[in-house]
Amino acid sequence: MLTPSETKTLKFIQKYCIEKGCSPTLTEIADGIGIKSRGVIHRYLKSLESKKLLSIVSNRTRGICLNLEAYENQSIAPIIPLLGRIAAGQPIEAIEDRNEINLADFIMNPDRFALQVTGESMMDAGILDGDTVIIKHQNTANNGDIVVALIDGIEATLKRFKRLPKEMILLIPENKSMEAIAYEAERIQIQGVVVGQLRSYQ
Amino acid sequence: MLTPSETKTLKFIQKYCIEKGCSPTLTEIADGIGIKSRGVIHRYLKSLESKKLLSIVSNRTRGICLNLEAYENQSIAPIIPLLGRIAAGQPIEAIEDRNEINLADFIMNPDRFALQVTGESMMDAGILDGDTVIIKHQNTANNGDIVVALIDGIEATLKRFKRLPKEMILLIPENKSMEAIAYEAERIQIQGVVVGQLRSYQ
DNA sequence: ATTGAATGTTCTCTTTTTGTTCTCTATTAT
DNA sequence: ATAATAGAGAACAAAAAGAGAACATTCAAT
Repeated sequence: MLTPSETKTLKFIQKYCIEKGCSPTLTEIADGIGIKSRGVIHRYLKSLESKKLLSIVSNRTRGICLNLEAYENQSIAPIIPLLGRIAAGQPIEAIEDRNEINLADFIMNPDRFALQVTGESMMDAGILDGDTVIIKHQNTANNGDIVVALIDGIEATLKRFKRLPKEMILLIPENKSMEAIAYEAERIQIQGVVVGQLRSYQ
Repeated sequence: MLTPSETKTLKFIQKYCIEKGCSPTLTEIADGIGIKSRGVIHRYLKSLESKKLLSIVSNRTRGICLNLEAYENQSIAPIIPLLGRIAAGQPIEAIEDRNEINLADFIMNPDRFALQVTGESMMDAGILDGDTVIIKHQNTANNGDIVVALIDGIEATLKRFKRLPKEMILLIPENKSMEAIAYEAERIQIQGVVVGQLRSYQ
């Protein structure tokens, strides 16, 4: 089990390796996690090495080799490091305020459930065939929400929601080749709104 | 049978372990459940240990080890119900095969990290500005993979990868208004491949 | 090849934090 | 009245965190 300092050290190294393409020096780690002594960092590294999370090539500058496979049984937290932003044509930009993303915060809540999407009707909103959407169970929606709507009690679809005058509701597919359809409000039952979306490329 | 205070203590420890990946100190527990004395917490821990709900490594900071049974009655695992496919023309309630989606399996793995995407270069692949992508750290890629590539050691970008003849590599943006660019292989360093993507609508 | 700076390594030392064991008080239920 | 539960807080030893000095090795520039 890792101490907070060890965790901090390990995450800094991981982040540094990604951004710079090589491992950091002790001084850089010290600066990065706010410590003034290289000796302290060296002690942390030795401890991490004894826990098989990395290996150290003796006396070699930047001689740290991460062993990320061993990280698996160390942490049960649904947390992965958030390294920064990536953009077309720009170096990875560091984010200061949030260094990790907690999946639990992201979508876990009692009133949430997941649905697997089939079809291309929300393609232009970046929701593709095969994606999973996280739905918050509720009966109302605001204009612009992507909702799971039940039409006439039998047909469930994923569409963008818009309330029209005269008790009408417009369900808008996000796909240029499809048409929005307006319904009388009493025919539409909101089952929930999309609060998250995820996709696996594996 | 647990007293209310013991229950409160145990739940705090469970939650802490899940979120932080290591067990809390006595002071942290005390703060967490609104008590000012570490001695009180220690007494609760001793009682919980005698009830086989956890074990304590003596004199070691963060030396609390939860028993597995203590986890079972507690559904804090990163699991949300997966109800089924949408757009299948069925009401949600009618879908029977209640599977579960475990976020840990989905994207949590040792060598993963997250990046926040800026820009529209992968828009047509359903990766939008502001999305988070999950990257598996590796140095190689297959044709068709979406990769984080470092160009000339300084410029990191997210592009689809294709190997060309004569040691050339093509990096393809998924955006109709942008052009693919070919580079000499030695200029490109693969930092990882995209294995997941997620988006929050909150 | 030589030299100087930077880096890794090993120490000792100090301070802070933590676990542990006490005693004391208050409240509640039997 | 007694026992069980709850809490505060003091005291102490051990662990952890950190600073910094000293030295050997490596690296990079001349």
